[in-house]
Amino acid sequence: MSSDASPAPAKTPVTLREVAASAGVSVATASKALNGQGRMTAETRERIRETAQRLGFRPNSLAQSLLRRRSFTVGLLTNDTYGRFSLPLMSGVSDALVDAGVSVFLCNVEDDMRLAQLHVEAMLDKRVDGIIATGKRIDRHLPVDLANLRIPVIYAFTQPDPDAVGFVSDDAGGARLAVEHFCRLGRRRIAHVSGPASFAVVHERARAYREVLAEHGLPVAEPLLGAWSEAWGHEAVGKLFDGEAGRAPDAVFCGNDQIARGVIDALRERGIRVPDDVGVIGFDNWEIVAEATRPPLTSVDMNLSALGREAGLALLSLVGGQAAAPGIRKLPCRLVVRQSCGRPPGG
Amino acid sequence: MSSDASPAPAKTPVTLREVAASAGVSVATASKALNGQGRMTAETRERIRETAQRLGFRPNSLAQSLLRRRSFTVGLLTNDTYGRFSLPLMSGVSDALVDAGVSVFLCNVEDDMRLAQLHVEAMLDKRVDGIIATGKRIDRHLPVDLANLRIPVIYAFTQPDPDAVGFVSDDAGGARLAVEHFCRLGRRRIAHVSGPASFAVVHERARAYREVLAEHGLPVAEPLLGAWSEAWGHEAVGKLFDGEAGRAPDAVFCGNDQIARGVIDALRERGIRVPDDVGVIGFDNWEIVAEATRPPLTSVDMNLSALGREAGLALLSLVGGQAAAPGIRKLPCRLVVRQSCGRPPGG
DNA sequence: GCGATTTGGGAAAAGGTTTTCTCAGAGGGA
DNA sequence: TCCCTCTGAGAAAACCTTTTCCCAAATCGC
Repeated sequence: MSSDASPAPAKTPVTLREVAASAGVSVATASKALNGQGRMTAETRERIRETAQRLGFRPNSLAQSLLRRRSFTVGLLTNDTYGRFSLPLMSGVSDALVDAGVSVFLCNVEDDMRLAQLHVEAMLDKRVDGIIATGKRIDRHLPVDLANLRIPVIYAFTQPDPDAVGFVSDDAGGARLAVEHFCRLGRRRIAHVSGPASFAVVHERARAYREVLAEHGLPVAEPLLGAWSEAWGHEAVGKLFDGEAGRAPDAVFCGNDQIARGVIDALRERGIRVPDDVGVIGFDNWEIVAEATRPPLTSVDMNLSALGREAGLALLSLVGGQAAAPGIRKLPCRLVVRQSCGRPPGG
Repeated sequence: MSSDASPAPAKTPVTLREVAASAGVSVATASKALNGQGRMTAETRERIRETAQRLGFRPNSLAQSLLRRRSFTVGLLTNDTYGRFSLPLMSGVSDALVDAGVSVFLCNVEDDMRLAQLHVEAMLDKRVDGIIATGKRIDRHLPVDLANLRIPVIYAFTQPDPDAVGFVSDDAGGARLAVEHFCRLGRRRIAHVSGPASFAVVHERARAYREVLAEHGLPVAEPLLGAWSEAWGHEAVGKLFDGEAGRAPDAVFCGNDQIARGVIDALRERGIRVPDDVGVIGFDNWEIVAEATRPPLTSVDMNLSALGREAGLALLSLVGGQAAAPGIRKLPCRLVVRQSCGRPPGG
């Protein structure tokens, strides 16, 4: 390692001017040498490179940005304070961008218009190259208008403006994965317990649920809508299993992992075995919940980290001047199989 | 593909030069007018202000930063991918800084040295005014050395370098709050179930637990150390309650909310009532868990959001040139009382 | 009425880098 | 010898704002 050449912790960073002086050339030549531009003898270039290395020169991004009109920063707006959805997404975005030298400003705007406006203006003042807007609900807007911003905007996991590019998870596809998995395992009476009717995804998943059942000629029970909570999962089990025994479901597809957790606990309390008597699948693949249920919960993963990556790359390409067709792109979910839905009849 | 999209409205922002031209003054005068500097007639100043307003002028932060050697940005390094601790902390930091016009670069470094180094260099190149380092464990270093960075560094919820300023939660104080609460409620046989011995906080809380019991002349049982999981809470109940009935605890102080959740569930399965027979207190006040237990869980809150605020303000003052004594500052926890520990005998 | 001070405002440098333009000298062809 | 081209490198403008210095006009004291 070359850390023995590490420069003294100089008070001020070393500038190109100092490198040039030390190498006995002009700043113009130094700049061109380090950027591989211009024409000069190979030895001159090498000498300048070595000098820069020895002095620990790093170009001042601020100066570069000012000149290039490109700051290599983007803003990430979110209103997901709790962050269950935001964090994997943010880390996906960050991963996609860090290799391009782009840094991410984190802007937590809650649901506060003033705060959102403040952050957006700070971003614009700092000349971010673009903005990624993300939220905790696919079907809600952030409390700020990003439509006429003169910089590219990508929406991820939140409702995009018309004419903008948005990435969301394919919730219907995710629901299909779950229900088809049950069908493959030979389950016949598949129930669906989900969240509040005010959420768009609830209807999207319910529709897919009905479609798959219809495709397989299985009876469709009306989905039970309630809250995104364990308590509702508990309660729903009462509604599902308090009728005559023959009509009780042998599988429950839940709208999120908390509901699934409530369902599994309630089933156990009733002496109903999971997965032997009833299979359960959740949604979100919130690992800390899914792995704590007994048995561990099979769940649909929305691949939010990948979604973040895609959003990041899309923004990068927009910033680079590529055009992109507006509209919503749905990214596939995946089913993470654990032990709450059993094995196929033959297996 | 390039026909149907509009990536760049390409309206360039209006510059001070344009404002000055439009107002019929020099850029110097315009700058001074807008910043309240210099001397000029009130009328001139007002005219320039109006012109700027009308044109929607916003100063270019990049140019300002270059000149002032102050970028009004800070970097936030974290290795807490999952973010249960990071997010409240981050949002506290962000809140403290946004009003000062300071934006926060989010750097998720996992436990990857290369990634951490990459992010730190990107921050330095972008001339951040300072760095806040945070992690998922108080007793671990981030995978990067921030000691000789020529910019201020504040550590929050992670192990600081010597001679640096660090903020952590007062875990011993938090444990005291819990155990003293039990004492006040008249509980006499208070057990402690906590996480792995490899965590420093486990010992810190256990010490406080012992101290408080001793102060109250109550019997001290050896803390049960295991994992940070529900499953361990379950298991621990077996160890605690399988002995002779008279010696079973009437209160359990748990090292985190997941353990507490496991404890509460296991107690219910045994027919032991919470809080009537046994009180339970958790740690972390992870609301989504604490509110889902039956009954809802009383828990120690580490005030991470406040901790983030303090860290942000401390960094700001360091950046502003104030000196700060190195060392670790412990911020108090608070007890969030729900229903898992009952009411005082008389109440 | 004359020097001294205040007033209102401008010119220019600074901050660090990139890029275009310019230029001196070397070499080649006629 | 003269003209032309090529090579290697420097000067300077540009990006945008802030701040220091400076100057002309106006005002003041006597």
